Amino acid sequence: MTPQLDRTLTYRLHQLHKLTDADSQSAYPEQTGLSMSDGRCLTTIGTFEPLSVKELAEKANLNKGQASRAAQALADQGLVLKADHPGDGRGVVLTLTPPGRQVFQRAMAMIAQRNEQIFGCLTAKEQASLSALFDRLIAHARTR
Amino acid sequence: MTPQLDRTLTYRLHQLHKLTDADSQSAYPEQTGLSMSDGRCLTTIGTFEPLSVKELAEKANLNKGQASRAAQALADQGLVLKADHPGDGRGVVLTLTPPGRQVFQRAMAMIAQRNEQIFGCLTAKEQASLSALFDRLIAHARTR
DNA sequence: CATAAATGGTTGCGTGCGCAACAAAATAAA
DNA sequence: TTTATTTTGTTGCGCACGCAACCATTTATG
Repeated sequence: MTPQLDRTLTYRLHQLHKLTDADSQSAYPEQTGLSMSDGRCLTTIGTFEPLSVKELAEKANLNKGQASRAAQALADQGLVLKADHPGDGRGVVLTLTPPGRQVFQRAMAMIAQRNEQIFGCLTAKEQASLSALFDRLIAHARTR
Repeated sequence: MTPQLDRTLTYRLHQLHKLTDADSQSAYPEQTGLSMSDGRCLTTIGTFEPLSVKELAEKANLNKGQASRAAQALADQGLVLKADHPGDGRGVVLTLTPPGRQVFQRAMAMIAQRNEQIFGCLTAKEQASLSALFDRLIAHARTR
């Protein structure tokens, strides 16, 4: 039996993502001076540093080509330090520079604010259960 | 206070969407012969027909440029009928053709299957509560 | 040791997407 | 009626993204 399209969870997941992403697209440049993808890479590096390009790609949900370019762009702006990996001539080690850390703070504040704008309409309990569901869905999606 | 990035709901919403979208990108062509965006437009028309281009854009979460091109592509393939709106020389009326309806059936079966693959790891009760939360979040996001 | 396979990162290319300018038609205003 | 404004759909353009080919280095294999 096929459900109505607009009652499927996939349809509404897509819908919710589109709605929220569109706003983020403008919020990132306004608050941080970075594009959304560069901004997401910066916050990912700040959260998980030190990071390789490959790890950055995984954590920030993009392919390594994009991760490589974003890392380069952030390094060019002096926000990220791209150092040679000691002991592996191929690898790089990505960390935030002091200026990068400042932008990181602003970006995280913005994310917290957007998080509140989007999910603040739910009670704390509802947010917690949504959080738990997300974790399980992500873990499940990763295993395929 | 700024939460850890990977504990924010926005981060995980984005993550979940990316994970599921990547699979859909291949599932649509395989099961329906259509690109993901064309396929989504077809199912949207099938669900809500008759539809104008503008309504299609709203329901399928894309801009009107994209909606216009997708409608044209589907019409070229004989899956969608693009008729003049009676009484308004600008508007068009989008409906499925009989062949379009067949592809619609296959696409909806595929969507139901993907819905199960992704959300099947949750109990029926959990799915229902996630569903309710999505509805509220979408309604809230629309009002900004 | 030599050579093959695998890994990490960069770059080029095609495509999909959003935005904004545009044309056509309907509606409002004067 | 004429003109201005709004609405509907189409089209052009630039950018970001994903994919795949590629180079360099490391690890595995004969």
